[in-house]
Amino acid sequence: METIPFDVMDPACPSRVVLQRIGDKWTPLVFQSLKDGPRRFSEVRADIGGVTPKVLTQTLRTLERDGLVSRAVFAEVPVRVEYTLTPLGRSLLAPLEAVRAWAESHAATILEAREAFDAAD
Amino acid sequence: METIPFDVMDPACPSRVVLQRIGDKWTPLVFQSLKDGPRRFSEVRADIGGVTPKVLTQTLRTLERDGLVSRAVFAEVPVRVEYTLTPLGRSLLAPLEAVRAWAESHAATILEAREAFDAAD
DNA sequence: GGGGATGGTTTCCATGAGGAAACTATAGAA
DNA sequence: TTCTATAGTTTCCTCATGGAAACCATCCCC
Repeated sequence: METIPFDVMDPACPSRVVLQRIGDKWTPLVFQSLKDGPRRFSEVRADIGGVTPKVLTQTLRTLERDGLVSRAVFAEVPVRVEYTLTPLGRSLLAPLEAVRAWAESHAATILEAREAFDAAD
Repeated sequence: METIPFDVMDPACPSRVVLQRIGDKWTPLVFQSLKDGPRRFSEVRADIGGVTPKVLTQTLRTLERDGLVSRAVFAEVPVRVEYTLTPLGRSLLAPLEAVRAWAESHAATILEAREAFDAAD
């Protein structure tokens, strides 16, 4: 077993860029939408409340460029475009799912902590 | 077991805000720095390459407000300030660690995918 | 009273991420 | 030829994030 020559604590390390991509505003939600299989653009858009088409396209293109999502165009009428997690993308599913689950299950506690903090002088 | 009334796919749900806080630029790195125990401001700053004091303060304050980190001031000379993960914060450690480990171990693959994507017309 | 150490704060600024709204492309159906 | 549907693109704009640099507060020591 070699050690991995990547370290997120190093500002020059590419893994830090990768980490930030993972944590961007829409990526975890796209993964959540695609977790059960291929999904069309308009379906992903509907799954994720509040995302505009421009930003969704940007997000999907970036994920495609990074090899996490694949894009398939079907020459039907009207055209059908399916987005699917690649094997690499699926390997990220479990970590992201853990973070998402944590956020949902602890959101209430955090809201309470904020109120307590803001109430204190 | 009740179902959790929070859903990151709902744009009005507070859990989405929580998810985005977790995924912000410096939060995962602060967690990485604090994972083994209390740490001073200057130590955290040194651990995380490239963070400015202003931004580090902002990040730590936010984490403190959210109940994830506690701040202890010791009236020594010079003053000593220690930041520690709270139990709530420690419960987030495993999910964040999984994401960080994924980023480090797959960074090389992603860089390759990008080159391949950019090389294609 | 000057210096050094820690832990910040303050000001100012540039960049870019993201959003709103309108528009485009394709192609069959009516 | 107009309509519909999907899947975007384009333009413009705003706002927040983050960074650089300088400054501040405390307290002891010399």
